[in-house]
Amino acid sequence: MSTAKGATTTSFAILGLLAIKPWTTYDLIRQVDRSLRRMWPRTQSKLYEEPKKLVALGFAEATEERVGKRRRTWYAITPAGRAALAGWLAEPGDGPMLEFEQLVKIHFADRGTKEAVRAGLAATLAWVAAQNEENVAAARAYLDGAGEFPERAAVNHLVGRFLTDFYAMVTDWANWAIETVDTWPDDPSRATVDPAALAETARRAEQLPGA
Amino acid sequence: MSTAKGATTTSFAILGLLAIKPWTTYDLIRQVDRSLRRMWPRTQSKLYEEPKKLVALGFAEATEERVGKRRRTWYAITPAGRAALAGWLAEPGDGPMLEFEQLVKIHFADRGTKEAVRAGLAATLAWVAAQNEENVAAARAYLDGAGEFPERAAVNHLVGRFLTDFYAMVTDWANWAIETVDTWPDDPSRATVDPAALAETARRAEQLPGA
DNA sequence: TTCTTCATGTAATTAGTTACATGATTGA
DNA sequence: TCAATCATGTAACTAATTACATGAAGAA
Repeated sequence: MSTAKGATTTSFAILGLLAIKPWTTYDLIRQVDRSLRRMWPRTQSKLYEEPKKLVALGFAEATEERVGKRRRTWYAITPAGRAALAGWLAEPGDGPMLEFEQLVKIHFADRGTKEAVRAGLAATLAWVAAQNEENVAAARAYLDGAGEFPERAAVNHLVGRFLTDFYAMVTDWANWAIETVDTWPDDPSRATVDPAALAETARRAEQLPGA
Repeated sequence: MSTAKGATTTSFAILGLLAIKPWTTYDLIRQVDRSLRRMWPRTQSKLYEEPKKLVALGFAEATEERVGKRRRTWYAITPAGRAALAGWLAEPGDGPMLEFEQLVKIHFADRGTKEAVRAGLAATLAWVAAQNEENVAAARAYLDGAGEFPERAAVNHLVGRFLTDFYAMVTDWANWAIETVDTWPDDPSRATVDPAALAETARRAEQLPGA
């Protein structure tokens, strides 16, 4: 879902950061790593390209600086860029898209071993722990009034709550799944479903919109 | 995270389906739409390509059929394919990767209008409703003993529970966010964060692994 | 002065998407 | 017999990733 020709969601994500303040490409990338990565993951080299596109579209201005022999590029938003950003923000965005390799493996777990499923779920818990470290640090900082961009605390909190709840949900699910798998026979293809657990899942689904 | 050269997660996802039974490309795509799409979304044309790659790798066999003037291709897994699948299943997979455009917009909501945030959150609730329709239908079918591939009910249930809990989490979050935004002044850039709500988020994060 | 880490990028490659095209089947 | 929908694919294009390269600054 994009608006101006050539500007993708990734472009607008970068543009949004430029609306906060000017950045060098390197710092822009570090900032993406601290914030946007959780909801819009992109690799470094992509992030070197996007600002150039913003300049080509007239949404940003580049300023070159010299640091010894090397150049450093600063990017700043233009008035046209602010207008484009506002336009993009006015349209609703796409819903969450999930890509979860471990869940794909679990989906086919009947062709593998029970031990592999357990290990995969343990890896998922470790993944949450890694993500949550930064999450907790950010939350503590804001509580101490030391969060970055304090004027943006309200919007950041909406995002932070989403991520926290997501990590909590993944944790609860993984723990439940480990317990469930522990009741399986050694050969996962012989596992049967617990009717009570299945009914509970159905009950939860029935309470949501779309039921 | 891939094993055999050239085989990606997408390849193994398709291979996993072939391990259940042989499929024509068209039915394979419909099956992806019913199941894998939720955790590994890929477009149709990609799904026409992947089975060919599996054949090239020796993991699948193709059989051509004629339907009038057109050809129809059936794909079936080979013993080498089963071995490769088992190998892939034995390694832990990547953690969940989330791509959520609407959340990016909310992250920059201080540059837009309060009304836009509300509309975006409403769109998110509508998204859940759409996803959950199929979800509920599948859950009901399994409860009636009419789910597809009943021998796979146990693994399917692990996945179904994850998705259901995810939809529930998104719903709860969106409703909370709507309430929160309703307390904002008209200009989102003037919104301040509720300390009690922030403390609650921190409390939740502190209870997770990684805290 | 050498090593390491920070900083700054480009090139080559691959994965994935959008758009297009057309035959078969079924029901009005 | 016409239109709509189901079925089957390819080609052109774009977005994104992996791998590489190297200068600057500070520490040992």
